[in-house]
Amino acid sequence: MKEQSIAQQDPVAGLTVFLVDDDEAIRNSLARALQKRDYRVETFPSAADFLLRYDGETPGCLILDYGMPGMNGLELQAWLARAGHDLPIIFITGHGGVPESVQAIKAGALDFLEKPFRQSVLIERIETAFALVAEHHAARAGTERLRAKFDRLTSREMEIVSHMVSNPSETSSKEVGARLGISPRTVDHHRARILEKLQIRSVAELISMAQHFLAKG
Amino acid sequence: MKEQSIAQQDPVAGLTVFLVDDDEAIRNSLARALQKRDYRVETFPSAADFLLRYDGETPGCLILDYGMPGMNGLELQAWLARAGHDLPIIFITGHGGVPESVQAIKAGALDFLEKPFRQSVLIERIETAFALVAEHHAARAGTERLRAKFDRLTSREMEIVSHMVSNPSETSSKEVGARLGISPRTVDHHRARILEKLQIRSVAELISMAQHFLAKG
DNA sequence: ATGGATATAGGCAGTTCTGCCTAGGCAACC
DNA sequence: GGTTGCCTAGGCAGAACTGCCTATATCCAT
Repeated sequence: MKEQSIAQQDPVAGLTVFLVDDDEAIRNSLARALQKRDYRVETFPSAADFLLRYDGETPGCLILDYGMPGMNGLELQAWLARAGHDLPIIFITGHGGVPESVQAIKAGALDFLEKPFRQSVLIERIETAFALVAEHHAARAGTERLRAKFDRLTSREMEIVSHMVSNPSETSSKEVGARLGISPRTVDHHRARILEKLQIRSVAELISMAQHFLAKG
Repeated sequence: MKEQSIAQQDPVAGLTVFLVDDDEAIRNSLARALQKRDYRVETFPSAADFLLRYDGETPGCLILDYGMPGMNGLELQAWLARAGHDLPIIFITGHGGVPESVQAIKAGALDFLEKPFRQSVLIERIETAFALVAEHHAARAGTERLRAKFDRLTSREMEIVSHMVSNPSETSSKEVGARLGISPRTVDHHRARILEKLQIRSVAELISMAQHFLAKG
């Protein structure tokens, strides 16, 4: 059990390096070099090809050639960002200049390496990327657990939660009831259901949970 | 009153452009161009000179030559970051390359412009920087107001707040008292003082405030 | 149409909170 | 030596919360 969870967290074993470059020689040599170090590698000759074949789920990082015919690296980066994907991107480039690198980093790329680069640097960035993915995954998992609980609330219950979070000075049944035009007794009932569904014991904990949830989700 | 506050928020009127470049010709021409557009400009021939003369307070942005003899731009950036200063930095460079620009942006620089650049681009980045400063200033002011309130709490009161925030499921006087080894009645007394000093009316609001405060401050 | 989920609302008893009062012990400061 | 501030703690009354019960109305799905 413990060993299995370690194995799943091992970046080399669990995550994939997606390599997008229009230069077949580079694809092959880089892929071989990474596979020799036990990385799982998938290669793509173009951004369009990556978009076609990437399932949007598999965790990993993207090694992306900046200057490719058709959709270039920056466009693919923007596309992935809009789609809400969470693949750290390491740009590699033959002819990219300062403005391109600046734009890429500003848009969230992890690094921007000029060819030729030392493999040790790339490996290092891949490890950084995988650590990032692990972090995001953990954070995401926490948020998802929260969302699952809040999803079990009815709309009326959510309304009451919203009111309490945005008006924490008016959390008594009397005040909430007045605001929603219902009896304080009914608010009592809803509050009890809310605490029960969220598996908590106090309004203080509700505020705490809801703020964490709203801040992220 | 209203006009004064607008005048203070006006970036051009209220904020300073700090220009650090070892090339006197560039210093003079850029400074003149910016002053013509009503920017307040201060020039420095070296990073060391800037550190000597900058008071650490005046809000504004830093236009920083990357490649200077002595302390270079990147080092000055790191120095300011360590000192906790909040000056957005726009790098300008004659010979900087991709790795330098990447490192600068990663370290938080707003942009990295290669000489020669169009003045319109620089102006645009200055405006972005000033907008950032205004944002940070507003956020800082809010946090400071919070800190001022929390600073009025005694250590025992803070202890109770801390416990309630980190254990929001145990916020009743009975539970807090048991945890601190004091009478529930005394916790009542402290709680009342806390709410009074923070000018709030409920524990829910306390949790909300304290979380915002702890998240930032 | 019958059952299930939801929203509404009340009764009642026990618990907790809140605001008001008092009060002793202790440390710091003038 | 007195004042001030803090921590401690209790009494008391009214308000609010909590958990248990019942109950009606509505809407939706089988």
